[in-house]
Amino acid sequence: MEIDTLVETEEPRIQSLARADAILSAVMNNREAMSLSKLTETLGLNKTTVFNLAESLVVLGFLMRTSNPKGYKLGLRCLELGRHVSKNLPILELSRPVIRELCKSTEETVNLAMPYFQEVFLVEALQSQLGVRATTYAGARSNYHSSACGKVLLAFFPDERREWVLNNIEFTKLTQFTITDRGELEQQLEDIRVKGFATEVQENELGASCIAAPIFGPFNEVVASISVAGVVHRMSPERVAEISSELTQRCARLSRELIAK
Amino acid sequence: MEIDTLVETEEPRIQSLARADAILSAVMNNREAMSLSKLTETLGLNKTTVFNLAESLVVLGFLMRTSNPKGYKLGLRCLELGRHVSKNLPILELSRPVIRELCKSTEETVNLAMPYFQEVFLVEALQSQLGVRATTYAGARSNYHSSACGKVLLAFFPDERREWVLNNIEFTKLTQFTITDRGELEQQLEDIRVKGFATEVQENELGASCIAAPIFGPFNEVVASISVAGVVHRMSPERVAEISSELTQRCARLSRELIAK
DNA sequence: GAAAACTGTTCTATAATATAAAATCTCAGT
DNA sequence: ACTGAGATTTTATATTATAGAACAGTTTTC
Repeated sequence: MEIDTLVETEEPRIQSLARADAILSAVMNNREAMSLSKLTETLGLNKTTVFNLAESLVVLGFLMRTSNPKGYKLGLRCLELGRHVSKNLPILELSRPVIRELCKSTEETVNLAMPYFQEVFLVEALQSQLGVRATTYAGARSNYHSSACGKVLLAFFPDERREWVLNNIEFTKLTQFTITDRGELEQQLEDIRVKGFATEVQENELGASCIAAPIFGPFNEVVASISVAGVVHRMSPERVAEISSELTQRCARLSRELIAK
Repeated sequence: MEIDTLVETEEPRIQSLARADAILSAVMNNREAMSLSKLTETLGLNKTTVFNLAESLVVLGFLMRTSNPKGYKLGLRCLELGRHVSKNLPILELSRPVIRELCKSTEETVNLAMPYFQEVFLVEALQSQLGVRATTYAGARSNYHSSACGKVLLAFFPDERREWVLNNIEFTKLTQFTITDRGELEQQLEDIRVKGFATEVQENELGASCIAAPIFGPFNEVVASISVAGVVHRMSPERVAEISSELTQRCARLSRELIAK
């Protein structure tokens, strides 16, 4: 079962779905439960419109109502759907043990990332047990241009798709080291294709450094990438060589397993 | 932040949301990716309607298109939302270590359940390592009348809510031991309130037996229940006494922690 | 290898739905 | 008890979702 790589960013055909999704995002991005009036203000829509949509989402289980403070938060239907996805993503099931081993052998934080429109989605994240460590969250998103995971994906995308991403992302400057020039990034991608893995040094966050390798699916297209993320001073050239070697080998094996499915 | 216990089963106000949700359910309930025509047939809606809704869901990330076989499957947006819920449900975070300990000490399968409309939602499930074991899945649903988890929840609901559930569930007969009489169930609930825990012997599945205790939230309302599920022949009266004692103690402590939040 | 049958996609008119304004209700704070 | 902010309900309308028909693209059948 191949997943289509064609990515589009049209507006959804059904307006109310787009709006319902915006409500879910707004609720998600608020630590506290969100009141109707705050939702309305955030979305810039009519009060009744938001009310009707939110109530529907409650009935369907996507939202829950809280009463102290009075408002909405995400509901169990989200969990139900999410659990189903994680159970039915072959890559996830296959790579979980690999991630665990990598985390153990390197003692660093390990992430599994997948393409998600113009961003990179961290499907899984296993934290290093060291006191000083890179901190990432499963379910979070990252940038194509500033993360090792993103750069490997980009490097191994078919040309058309890479083109699309490069045309659609913003080169946000996160640190003084972030690549903000498309040409420069494209040069790096070339290098990544040759080496077979990507690195990132303080481009996403000061103090953090990252190595990532690609995983290929049954049609020889990149479907995901795994990264090892550590503190910059622990990442000597020798250590990078060590880690990248282990990482690329493990990812290559994962690719083979995935293709065999 | 209290979660409202008022449950309603009106139709969603926004039709297209209800339909989109039905699409997600249909896709979820199909092992293979689902084609448009099959979706259309399953839902009994117009082809174009389903197409527009499904395409919108793709744009939003709730669905992905697959091309071999051609169809739809659940997308990463579901994972994103689900991950957020699991990270922000205090009960889940608090009970995870408890579940692990229970699984270790009893060597049986342990579940965390929460109310979900007229069903019980298994938020978390940790499998026993024994060869013969009860098998449950996180993300699955269970029945109020046939599971220990469901029965404890029901027993400790406020009257109005219990009434609502009892009026709205179907007493499906799953095995010859399933309680299908409302009066009989209500009597058992009385007993469960006195004992502080519920048991279930082959009522859900032949060969399986289960013990469950309630967890109370900050407003002294049941918010969840934990169950220990084993093979029926391992569940001697002495063992049930042992397990129920440990279980109720741990759940009581969880309740206290939850109230303190 | 041509035709047929099926599935997916686009177009368009219309009916039906989602929308927004105003009115009403609820409740917390004074 | 009064006030005011927020949450619902009601209602008319405009907009949107809908479904039918026509088209395109694949796969199957003969």
